[in-house]
Amino acid sequence: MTELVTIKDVARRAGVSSATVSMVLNRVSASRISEATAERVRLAAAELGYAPNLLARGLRRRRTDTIAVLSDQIATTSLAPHMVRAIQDVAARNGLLVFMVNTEGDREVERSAVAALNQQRVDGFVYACLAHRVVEPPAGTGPNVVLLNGRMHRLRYPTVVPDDRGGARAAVSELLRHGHRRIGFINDRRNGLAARLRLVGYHEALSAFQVRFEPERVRYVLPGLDAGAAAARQLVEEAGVTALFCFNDRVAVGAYRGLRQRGLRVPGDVSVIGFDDHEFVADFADPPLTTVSLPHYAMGEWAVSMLVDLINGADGEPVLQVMPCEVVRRASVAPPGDQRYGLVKPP
Amino acid sequence: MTELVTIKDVARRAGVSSATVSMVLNRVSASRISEATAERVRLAAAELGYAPNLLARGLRRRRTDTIAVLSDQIATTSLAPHMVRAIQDVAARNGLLVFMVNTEGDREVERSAVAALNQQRVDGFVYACLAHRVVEPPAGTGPNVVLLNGRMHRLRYPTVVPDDRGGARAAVSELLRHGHRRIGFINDRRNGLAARLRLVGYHEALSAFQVRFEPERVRYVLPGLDAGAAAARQLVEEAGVTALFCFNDRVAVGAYRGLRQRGLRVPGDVSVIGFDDHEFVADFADPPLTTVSLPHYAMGEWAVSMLVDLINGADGEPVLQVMPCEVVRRASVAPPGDQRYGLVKPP
DNA sequence: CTGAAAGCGCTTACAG
DNA sequence: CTGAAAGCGCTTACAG
Repeated sequence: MTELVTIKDVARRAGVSSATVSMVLNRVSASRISEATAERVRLAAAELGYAPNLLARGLRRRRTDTIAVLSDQIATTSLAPHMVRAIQDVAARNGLLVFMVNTEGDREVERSAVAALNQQRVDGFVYACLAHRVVEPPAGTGPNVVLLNGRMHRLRYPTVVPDDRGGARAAVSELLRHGHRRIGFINDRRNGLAARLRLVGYHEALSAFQVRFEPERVRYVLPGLDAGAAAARQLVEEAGVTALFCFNDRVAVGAYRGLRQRGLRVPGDVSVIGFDDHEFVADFADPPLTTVSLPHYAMGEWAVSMLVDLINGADGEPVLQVMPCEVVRRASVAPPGDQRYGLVKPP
Repeated sequence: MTELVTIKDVARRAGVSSATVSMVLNRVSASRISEATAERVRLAAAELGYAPNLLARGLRRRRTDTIAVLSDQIATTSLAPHMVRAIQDVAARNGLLVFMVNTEGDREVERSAVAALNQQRVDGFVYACLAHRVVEPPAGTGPNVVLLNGRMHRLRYPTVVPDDRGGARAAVSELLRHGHRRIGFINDRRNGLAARLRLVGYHEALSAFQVRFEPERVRYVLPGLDAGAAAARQLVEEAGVTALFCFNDRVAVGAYRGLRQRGLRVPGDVSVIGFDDHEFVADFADPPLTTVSLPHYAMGEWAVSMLVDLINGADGEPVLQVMPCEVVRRASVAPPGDQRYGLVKPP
């Protein structure tokens, strides 16, 4: 780095004090500086290629125009790239630089990250989770915090989460509208927030169509390929379902596999809907998987916008923003026993 | 944020000067401070929960213990999560905080990001690319730069890239060892660094086994599902290949599809190898795809370690580190016409 | 062994 | 309309 030019250099060249330079460059309108002087200052600054030292400014202003994203793992998995992208976009648009730290959910790592970030005087925190769940953000963050894809037991910060319940309701309704009545649900046995909410959505859709809820049609698994395959086989054989709503796209791909092992075709024999709209999973499935998209971009956008508002002094009323989850229609849903699909994949 | 405690508060409570506090807390051994005084200072600091303001320290020390990761898109795609994780891990281990900015490859965005990061006085830059390619990092970064998964035309900074050539050679050798001699290669038609290097590896493997290179066995496509499917069909029908080496795992999944459309089974009729070891693509493929892994974690680790060395004054000799790419064996390779596989997926 | 002073590079009242 | 001064919170020679 060549020797950096400071505000003093600019002042000297423009023949004014550094206070004046600061004021014109920061457009402090309260101080009526003559246009001639201002012009001289701007010229000098441009000629010298002056750029203020943000450490000094931050030290003085007590505001750094930086934010921290604390996440359990979102930046290190393939699941939520759009969340990260949205955060970056909105931050850039607001002139904010972002510190990103992954804690892998470790409380101790979290604690020390918060300490370090505070010492850097970040203006605020986004606390982001990979999976929609109940969280307890670490202490010591100060008031400028927004929660992304996680919510506290008792709301304390502005929070944005996906509408898992509505998404599930939409997915199951999609199946019902195609004529299915015996609809299986392969849910997450860890029974987190997402699992519980999606179960509610499943219930709601059924009752809207006046279909009785049959407990044997829901199975709880540790989401994965093999578990999905096994659950799909059981639901078809033991509960006679004609359609499957799956906790996520990976389980759905597992279901595909289980069904194929039984010589059953998707969607000719059994329809399948997933959740997540997981890139390269849902769209790469064969047939391409109808699923429910998680509004990662919209959530990330909302979170940072809200944080910017907080930083700018908005009152931190702990609103809860629930972002809609939409059905993405591809090719894994058809009416039950639809013969048109009998020929798609010759046995 | 409650009123923050400064070094003066600690000094007052310990009955010493702030210089003394600074020295004991920073373990400046040159200054022989009595153990009694030091103990008093440490106690006072602990009691007050003192944590130095890093902006002030950075301003004074001209070193901030922060680094910047400038990437075209690595943090916003699902392709290289391990790269990000490695960066975070090594940074944390070295007490560094990391600014992450995605430029989407836009030169103007890059330029202004570098400016902002310089104003924040970051200690160094990692310039990271999603795909191994030739790059020209932006000017103005200063000397502490390392290149990750991209290399300059004429090496100027320490650089780490994957051994695409060796990876391709290993993949094709794997096929050759299984007895294949007519091996197709579906390459990337954009003909970037990776494509060219993998073609060399393909050549080398063939000649090591004394198999003639037949131009008609390599096809150039825009990597994607449909293109992969079409190329696979053509290579099988027109060039009679019994095995396919694919530019990436997504192309390989496309190839699966093309082969299936022709009633051909993997690996019973045709063996397939991909590249990337793309999570949820290679392992979720049916059958699970044998592929070549990209050493994302190792590359990220190397890059930040090297950057730390540079920051600590190592000479910035522009070494080029080539990280090995290994074959990940799954279930898509078998000897040509292997009948044991005839029954795996009944037609 | 420890303190007083200067200085990192800004911004912000305060004068005039 | 503009400058001199103080101060943000540290660290680093320099004295003694």
